[in-house]
Amino acid sequence: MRYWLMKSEPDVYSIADLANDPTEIWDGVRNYQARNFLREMQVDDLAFFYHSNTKPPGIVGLMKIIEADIVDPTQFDESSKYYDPKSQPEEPRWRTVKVGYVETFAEQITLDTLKATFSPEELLVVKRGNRLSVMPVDEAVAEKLLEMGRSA
DNA sequence: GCCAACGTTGGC
DNA sequence: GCCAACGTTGGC
Repeated sequence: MRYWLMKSEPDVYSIADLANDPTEIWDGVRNYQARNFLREMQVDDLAFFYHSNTKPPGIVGLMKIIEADIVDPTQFDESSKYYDPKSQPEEPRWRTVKVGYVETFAEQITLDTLKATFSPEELLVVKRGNRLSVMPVDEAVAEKLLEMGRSA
């Protein structure tokens, strides 16, 4: 069982949206490094939900991987902003996972708090200039994050 | 809204 | 295979 961190802009898709859905396909990732992490995910892995491009940015909750290695349907949808004309149905370029809601943290763990608590080596998201939207989280760091998020 | 960081594209 | 131009991300 591994831990991950996945970013989403709350204006586009927030933890509240996920709480209202039974499950959701995490679509729209169009970065190869992020996609490779998505492909490593296995059922029952846990992922921290991170709100980006908002004030303040930070970790807001937890979700679980409930289905692994799904073809991202938006890559073949010409009306989608994530449409990729270079991706062939016989060899889809973009794969992702289906996630399920687990919990919303009692208190958001802001980026400022994350920076004050973890080094860039411990937690990639605090690294300056980091633009990855999907990244692995070390188990010891993950346990601390759970503790921080659950104690308001 | 700005802009630094950095990924991608395409000409050569 | 290099690299300039361009596009996107995301904190501020």
